[in-house]
Amino acid sequence: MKTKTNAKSAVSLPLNTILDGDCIERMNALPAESIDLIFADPPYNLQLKGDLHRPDNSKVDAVDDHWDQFDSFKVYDKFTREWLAAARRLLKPNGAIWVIGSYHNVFRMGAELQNQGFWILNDVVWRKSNPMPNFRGKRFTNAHETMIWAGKTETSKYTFNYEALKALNEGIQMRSDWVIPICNGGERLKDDNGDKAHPTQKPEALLHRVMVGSTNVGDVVLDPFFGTGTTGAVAKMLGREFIGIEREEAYRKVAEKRIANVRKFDKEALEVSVSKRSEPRVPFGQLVERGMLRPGEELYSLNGRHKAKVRADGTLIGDDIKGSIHQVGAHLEGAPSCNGWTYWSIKRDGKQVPIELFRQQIRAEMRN
Amino acid sequence: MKTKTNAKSAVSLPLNTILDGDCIERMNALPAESIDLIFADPPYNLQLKGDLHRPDNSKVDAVDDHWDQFDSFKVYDKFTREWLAAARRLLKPNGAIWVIGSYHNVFRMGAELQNQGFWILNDVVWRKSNPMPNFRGKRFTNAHETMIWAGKTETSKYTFNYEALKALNEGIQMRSDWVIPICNGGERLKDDNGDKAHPTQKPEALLHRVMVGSTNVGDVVLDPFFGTGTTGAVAKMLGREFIGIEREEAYRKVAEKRIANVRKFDKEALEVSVSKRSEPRVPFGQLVERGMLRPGEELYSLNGRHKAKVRADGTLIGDDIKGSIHQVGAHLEGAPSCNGWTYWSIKRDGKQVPIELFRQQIRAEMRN
DNA sequence: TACGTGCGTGAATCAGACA
DNA sequence: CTGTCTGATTCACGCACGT
Repeated sequence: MKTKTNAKSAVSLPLNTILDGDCIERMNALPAESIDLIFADPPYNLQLKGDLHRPDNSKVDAVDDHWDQFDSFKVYDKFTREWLAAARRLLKPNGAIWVIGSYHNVFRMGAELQNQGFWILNDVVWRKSNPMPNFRGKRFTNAHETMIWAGKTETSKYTFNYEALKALNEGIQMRSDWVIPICNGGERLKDDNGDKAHPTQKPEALLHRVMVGSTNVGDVVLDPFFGTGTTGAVAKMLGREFIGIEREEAYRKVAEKRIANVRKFDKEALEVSVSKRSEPRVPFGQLVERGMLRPGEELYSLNGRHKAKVRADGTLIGDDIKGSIHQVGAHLEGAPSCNGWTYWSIKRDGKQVPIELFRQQIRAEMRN
Repeated sequence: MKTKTNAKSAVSLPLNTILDGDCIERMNALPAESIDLIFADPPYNLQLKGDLHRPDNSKVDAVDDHWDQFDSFKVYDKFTREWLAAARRLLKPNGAIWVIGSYHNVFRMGAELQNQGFWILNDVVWRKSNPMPNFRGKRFTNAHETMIWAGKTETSKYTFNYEALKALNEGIQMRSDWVIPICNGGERLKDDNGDKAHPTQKPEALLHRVMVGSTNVGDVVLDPFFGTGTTGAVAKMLGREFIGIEREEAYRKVAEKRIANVRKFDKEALEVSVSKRSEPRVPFGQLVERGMLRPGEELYSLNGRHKAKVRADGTLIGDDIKGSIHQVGAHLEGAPSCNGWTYWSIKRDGKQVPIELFRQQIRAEMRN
C-alpha cells in the first residue's frame, strides 16, 4: 500500500485502498487538510414508497404521509450536514468537491454546501444520451442528473485545467452541460448472477472529465460513497491517487477486482494541454538587457495608430505617458487593461515583428 | 377587465392585469385556491464582486439591480419562504408551480419547496444554445438554468399534456432538458434609449413549452415576478388567463404595451422551439472519455506514413507536434488544413478502423 | 437582392504574483 | 494583510453596413 505522509498531522493516508464502515466515522479518522478532491455520489433513497430506507438505517415509524415526509427530510438533512462537514475538514485549503444527485436530494445538498461555506463554482448537468423513458407518460423523461462543483472556500485556488477541457471539446470552452451516455454495455459491472452489481454505477466518461478538469497527476481523490469504484478506476487510469469508503462488502469486492484490472495510461498520454498562465513570467526589461531591443527604438501598436520609445529600464515613453508596456498600451487605447506583449511590435527589416516572439524565444531558452 | 369568481371565497380575480406593489402582500390579498399554475422567476441573488471585461476590454453589463441584492442567505431564505408560502395558498388543490433559477438560488428554492410540502415532479434544464462564455477561463461556461416543476401536494392531480409535448418534440417523449436560445434579437424588449428594458427577460419559447405542457386553455396563470411580462404575453397567445405582479413601474409599463400587441394563437409562436436538424459536432475527446480510445494508443494516418499518440485530453502527440487531430494531421502532411476524422485510423484486431466510425456511433446515440 | 464582414452583447458569484 | 502591477481571456447570433 502506497501511503502519503501529511505534513501537518504526520499521519499517513491509506492511498489506493477501499475502507469499509461508515463514511463519516472513516473520514473523521483521516488527517485534516489532506485531500485534493472529493467526489461524492451519496444515496438518495428517501421518498421511495414501499421500501423506505434511511441513510442511517433508522427505522421509519408508520405514521401519516406528511409527517413521514418531513421527518425523512430532517433525517436526510442531518446526514448531509454531517458527511459534508467531515468531507470539508479533509479538504486542503485549495481543495474542491463534486457532488452528484437528482431532484430528490440535490437541492438539499446544494443548500447545505452553501451553508457550510463551500463556494459553488458551477452546477453541471449530466445530460444522458440514453435515459430511461418515463413509462407512465405523466412527467418529462428524467434525462439528466445534476453535479455541483464547489471550492472549499470562496478564496480557494481550485484546480481548473481550462486548456485540457477545451481540447477535449475540440477547441471550444467546455460548457456546464455534458452529454454522456449512461453506464451500460461492457462497462456495466455484473454480479455472479449476471445482474447489475450496483444500481447506480456512474460512467467512467463522467469521472474522466471531472478528474482531467479539476485535478492534476498525483492528486489525492476521495470518494466516500465508493460503490463499485468508478472513481478509483478512473483515478488509477489517470495517474491520480484515490481513497474509497464503502459500507457494503459486495460492492467493495467488485470494486477491488475492477480496479486491479485497470492499467494506468502512459506518462506521455497523461500530459495535457496547459494554459499560457503557467508559463514563466518574462519581464519586458529582459529584452532590453539581452539586446533584443535597443533603448530608443520605437514600438508600434497593433492597430498602427500609436508608437512609443523603449527606455533603458524596460519602460516605454509615449507622447504624454511613461510606464510599462501594459500601462502605456492601456492608456493609449483608453482601455481598462492591455496585454502589452500582444499589443506592441517592432520594425525589423521593414517588417512588423510582435514583441511576443522575443518572449517566446526567451521562454524556449529557459526550458533547456 | 375579465374576472373570474372563485367559488370558495366569492372574491373575483383580477384577470389579465398587472398588479403593482409587493408580491407577497398582493398574493395574500387574493383568494385562496384560485390559481391553476404559478410561474416564478424570482431574483437570483447573484453575488457579483468587481467588474467583468471581455477579452476585447468591453465591459459586461452585469445584473446589478437593487432588486437582486440580499444581505445574506438568511435574508434570501426568509424571502423565499414567504413568497412560496403565499403562492402555495393561492394554488388550487391540483395546481402546480414552476420556479426558475441558477446555482446561486435554485438549491435554496428547491429545498424550501420540499419543506413546504410541494411535490417535485421534474427538474428541467434550460440548455442555452447561445450562452455568454466564461471570459476568464476559470470555470465552465454557465450554459444552463434550472427550472423546478412541482405539484401543490404529493397527491395533486396536476396537468400534463403528454401528447402535445410529444408532438412538439417530433413524436419523441419530451425530456427534462430543453435546448432553447436566450432571448435576444427582435423579441428582446428595449427601452426608449435602445437599452434592454429588463436585464433578465426570458424567451417566450420557454414559457410556451411550460404552458402547453402544464396548463389547459382557460387556466389561470399567476406570475409574482412579472418583469416585462413574458408569462402574460405567452398566456394570451395560448388562450390562458394571467395575473402579473410587478413592483417596478418601468417594467409594468413595458409589459402592458407588449401584451396589448400580442395576438391570440399566433401561429408563429406555436412553431418555436422545434429542434434544428443538423449533425451535431462530436469532439474527438469524447472518444477518449468514453473509452473508445485509450490514452497512449497510436493512431495511423490514411496513407500509413505517420502515426501519433492519443493523450488524455483528446489531443495528439506526434514526433515534433502536439495538437488536435486536425492540427497534427495538417502538420504531418504539410497541408493548410486536414479533416482528422477521415485522416486517422486505429488498429483493432490487426485491422485498421477509421476513427470516423466511432464518431458515427456517438451521433447515433445522440439522436435518441 | 444576395452575400460577406464587422460589431455588439448575453442572470457571471471569472486572477495571481509579488512587494 | 493590503496595495500594486502584470497580463490572460470569448461563443453564438442578430443586425448594420458595404460590395
